[in-house]
Amino acid sequence: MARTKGFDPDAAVDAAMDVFWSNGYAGTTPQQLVDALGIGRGSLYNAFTSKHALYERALRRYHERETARLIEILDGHGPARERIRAAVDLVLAASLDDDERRGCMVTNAAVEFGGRDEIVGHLVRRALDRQQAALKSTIEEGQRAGDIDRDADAGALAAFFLTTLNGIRVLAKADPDPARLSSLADTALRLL
Amino acid sequence: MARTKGFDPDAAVDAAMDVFWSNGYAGTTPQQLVDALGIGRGSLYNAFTSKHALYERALRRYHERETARLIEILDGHGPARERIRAAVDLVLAASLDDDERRGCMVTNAAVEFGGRDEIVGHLVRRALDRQQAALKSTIEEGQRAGDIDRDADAGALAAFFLTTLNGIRVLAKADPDPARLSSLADTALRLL
DNA sequence: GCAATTTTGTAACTCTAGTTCAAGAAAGGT
DNA sequence: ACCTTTCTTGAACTAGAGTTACAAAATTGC
Repeated sequence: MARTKGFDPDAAVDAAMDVFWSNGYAGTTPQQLVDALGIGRGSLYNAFTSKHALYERALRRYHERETARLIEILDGHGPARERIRAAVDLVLAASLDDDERRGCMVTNAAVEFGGRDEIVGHLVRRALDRQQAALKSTIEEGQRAGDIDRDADAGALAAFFLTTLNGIRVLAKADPDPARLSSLADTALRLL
Repeated sequence: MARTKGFDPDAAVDAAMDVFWSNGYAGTTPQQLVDALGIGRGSLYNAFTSKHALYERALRRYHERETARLIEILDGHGPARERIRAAVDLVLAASLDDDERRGCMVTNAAVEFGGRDEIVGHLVRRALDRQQAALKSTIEEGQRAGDIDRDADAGALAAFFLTTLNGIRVLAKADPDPARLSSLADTALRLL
């Protein structure tokens, strides 16, 4: 009944994600997208409507893909504090193994857009809330299991670790110095 | 011998700082600068050479002006832990009293440029290093005075608080919710 | 194979970014 | 008063952003 797309939209969103992740929203041009996705301008706009709409999809994709790894670790098994440590270590490792210094795309989006974009703001909040919720339930599990202080405020601790993770992303962007970053996990974990 | 400038360059840099602070580098247009500085395009480029050069001056100005307030608190008198608390509270208060959600311009610069701009990178590192150094010496003072554990690693704690401050800026940009942010100082301070 | 429909590639278009330039205006030294 | 220098204004310029338009091509159901 109709011609089928000559490219894989999912793969295209992945490619767009990479470009936006590296250059930010304002820093990305249609030409870069065309080059990276390997499709013509016409197909780009036909399939994705606008740069902004594509960015939204890319950010969603990032959230699904990258945040999922964090959540997976937090929702895993083993002592809660070790899971939290593994989560911090994951971010630390990602920050150090990031030659391009793209950081976390959610953090980048939060900083680039601030409160100036309802849609992006919503996506960012969802992503952060999801992380904080995973942290919180891991902490609560630890409290039930007895390896984390039962009197601690799990919500406050979760917000705090979320802050730490984002702080690490910022620091690593400015100065990806292993010596500076490596102690952060140990220090933060002392709170548990 | 020569005509004198019809505007105050210092005031112009201040105005430029505001624009860049609100919109980021890529998000700022020459027209916005012209409007905000109240001078013609010609004067702008005659006085400041380029958008990038003006941004550098604006970022330096920010560092001199805003970071100074942090340092001032840290270098003040009184028990070290109270100074650290005051510093965290300052950032928290700044984040909550920020309707535009511009956050910290140094944090924003770190995230926007990552490793892609030597000059900006250098400025950002200087600003962060300065903050970390102030944190460190405050902590060391507290250790000498006895109100902070002498066995703690002051450098690691300083890096950690720097991370926390930047994390707060990011969180506040995404969701300036007092309930979420207000507990962060208490939680972080528990490390001392 | 035909109709219907969608994709594709390319050109085109508008608008603005980022910068430069030319011509005149102010200031100071002499 | 003049000369030099620097500043100012505003137009002008190039390049590219972001998007749309269109004609040709491809696909599928029938």
